[in-house]
Amino acid sequence: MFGMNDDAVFRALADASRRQLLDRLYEQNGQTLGELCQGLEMTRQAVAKHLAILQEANLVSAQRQGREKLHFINPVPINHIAERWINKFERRQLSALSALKKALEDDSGQ
Amino acid sequence: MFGMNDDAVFRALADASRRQLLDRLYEQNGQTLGELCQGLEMTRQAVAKHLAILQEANLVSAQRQGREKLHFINPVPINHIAERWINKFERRQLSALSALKKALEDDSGQ
DNA sequence: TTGACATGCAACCAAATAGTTGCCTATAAG
DNA sequence: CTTATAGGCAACTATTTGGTTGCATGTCAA
Repeated sequence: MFGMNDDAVFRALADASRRQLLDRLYEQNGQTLGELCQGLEMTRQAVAKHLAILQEANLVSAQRQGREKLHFINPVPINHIAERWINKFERRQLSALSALKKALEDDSGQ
Repeated sequence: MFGMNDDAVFRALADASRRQLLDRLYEQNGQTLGELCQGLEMTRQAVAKHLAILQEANLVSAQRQGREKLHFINPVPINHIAERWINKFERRQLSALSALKKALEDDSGQ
């Protein structure tokens, strides 16, 4: 459908710096490369490479505006692997979880 | 608490062979190294290394039984990153998701 | 137009990764 | 006891990865 390459997404998420960049974009979307560099102990070029990898995985999209480049987070691929892959392993726990919830509600009178 | 090292989990999940091993253990838990090797185009040693990485990330536990070693999947770390990390990015989508679906239905393509 | 600023591009480097081969150890079976 | 089977360990290799430096390009502002 889109660039739904699970492998690229998993590989992109494997690096702590890239997850941090996603966290930052989550806090404030649409940041420039320069802004995303601030406070990180990396060169601008390194950050640019990480952002390129995130873009290849479709986790980030960018658009140039004048001499700046704005970066936007795209949660769709994360949602996709959550649905197609992660939930599968959670399912086993879900039944236990709902039982627990119910037990807590019943017990505390909500 | 446990070996709740998010980074190790993400890195372990980054490799397609390791995800395949998890899939296989999900289908049938408690397999031996030899069983897990079958059908894979890798040496036994390579598979053993992957399993070691999965164990370091606490995604798999193993126990020796006679001359065999049984491997068991542990869904807790996956659940953990789903709760602490992935759901965060999904939350934003929840409201946008229905709108997106509708948009895709109306205007399929881009 | 000139300079400062934001980003792009390419070559290079060290370390990590994924895989191999070769050999050793331990257990089960004949 | 001997042999086949299941796995462990270590050295080595090629490729990928994460990062750097240096320089080029494009755009805004004075």
